[in-house]
Amino acid sequence: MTSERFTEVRGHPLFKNISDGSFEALARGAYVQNFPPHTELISEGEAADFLHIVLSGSVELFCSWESRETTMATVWPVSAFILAATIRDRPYLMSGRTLGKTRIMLVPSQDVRAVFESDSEFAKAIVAELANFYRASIKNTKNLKLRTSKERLANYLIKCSRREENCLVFELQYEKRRLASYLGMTPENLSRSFNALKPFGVQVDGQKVRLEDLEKLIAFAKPTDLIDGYE
Amino acid sequence: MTSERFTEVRGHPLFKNISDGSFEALARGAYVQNFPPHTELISEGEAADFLHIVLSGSVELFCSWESRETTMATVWPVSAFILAATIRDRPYLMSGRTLGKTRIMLVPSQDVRAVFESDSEFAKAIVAELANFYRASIKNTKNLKLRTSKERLANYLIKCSRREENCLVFELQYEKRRLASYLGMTPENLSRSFNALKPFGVQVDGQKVRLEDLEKLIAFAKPTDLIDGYE
DNA sequence: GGTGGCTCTTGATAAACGTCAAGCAAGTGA
DNA sequence: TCACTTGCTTGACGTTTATCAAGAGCCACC
Repeated sequence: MTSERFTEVRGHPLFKNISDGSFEALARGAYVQNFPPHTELISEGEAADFLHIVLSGSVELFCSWESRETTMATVWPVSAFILAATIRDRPYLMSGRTLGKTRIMLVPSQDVRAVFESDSEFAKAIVAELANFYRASIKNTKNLKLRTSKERLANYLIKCSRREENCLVFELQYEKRRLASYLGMTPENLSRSFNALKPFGVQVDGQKVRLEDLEKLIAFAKPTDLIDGYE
Repeated sequence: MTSERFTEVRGHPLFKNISDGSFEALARGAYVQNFPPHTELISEGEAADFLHIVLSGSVELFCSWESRETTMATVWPVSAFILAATIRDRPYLMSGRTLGKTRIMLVPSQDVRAVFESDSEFAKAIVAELANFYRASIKNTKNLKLRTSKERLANYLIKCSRREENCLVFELQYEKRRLASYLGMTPENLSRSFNALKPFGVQVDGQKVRLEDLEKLIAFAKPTDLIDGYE
């Protein structure tokens, strides 16, 4: 029975409240594929033929222009990406590549748009998802325009700590060069920024980070929910 | 008859396809207000009590952090702003102030959410609107992260020209200091950037801009729909 | 017809950030 | 085990951008 396929995504906000019929309509044309590390899944400018959902592994969304490249986001399970392009039937604005070995569920865009038309619960879920994405993007812009690179790094580290219940020791989730690009700086500058945060109790060894004086770091970084809060 | 009120917004994408009943439900609690120039309409962090729609004049959306401030966007008639906060019932992420004398239609957020629940055409229109906002925000991030300030200015000027059917003479729509902030630089740097674009045929006198060699400017700016296109 | 306030511009200087080059450490595979 | 690769770091240097200060032009308002 088809409705028992893809149970791992059934709990995702996009699908939680939709009817079994709608879910099956989406599942019918969908399939799961395994990708090796560093595989480019989509390229900016292409037509948005499939909605992508990361089941395991992770995907880096990045953009290029004139031989420059920047990391826009990293997508972890279970999350959909390029929803906006899919629903509007527009070309991708970002490219995506796998980081590690990654399982992706691919749902044909026309099916997504069809169910979106017929199932108002699905439409509502998409509104919530898009509004969250939009707000996250606005926060990202604020972060970029209002803060220096040191401040962005400091706030990023605090965010990492918050995510793990204020744990003061944690591992960076991906390579420093990618982190640098995500934060809008060069790897060299990230390295120097880590050094510049030593007076605020930031200790780095490889991927491992220790925040020895969170108070002091917060006093420097001045995080706010209006930039650093989760949506 | 209430449905004859607010006819000026009936053609807006958000309301074009909704039922008369839905429109009246929105119109019932809505009202129009006139604001003088430089009036702060909303402040970031506040609860999103009303959906705002600019009927005439214009509104600057801006953000602040630690005594720094940056312009995020300018809203022209007829457009809604802070839709995402309204629909998600979250605090505003941006502040808004009138530029000139401005007429605003205010729709109680709870009414927007109620009609959103009951009218699937309205929900669909909101999806389209949010997806466009999101994609515009992604483009803005790409612009900021991938380009220098000179390149951003050059592409902005080309965009202005495009908007007026490739007219080579046009007026800047708002003060240079606001433009500078929007483009992510200081007024001083904007002034110098204009000078730096002289070799590409950019002539500025007050608010008036002349592009004397569009080819050359385009060759420098390298615009692309994936950053500079309208949604 | 000033006078104050504002924006814009320009110059000098400083800070932030990027680029280039070299070297180190860890991991990989023959 | 030994190259070989890859990512990270550091130093030197250059570019980009911000800051501070001063002055010019413009407009509104007495």
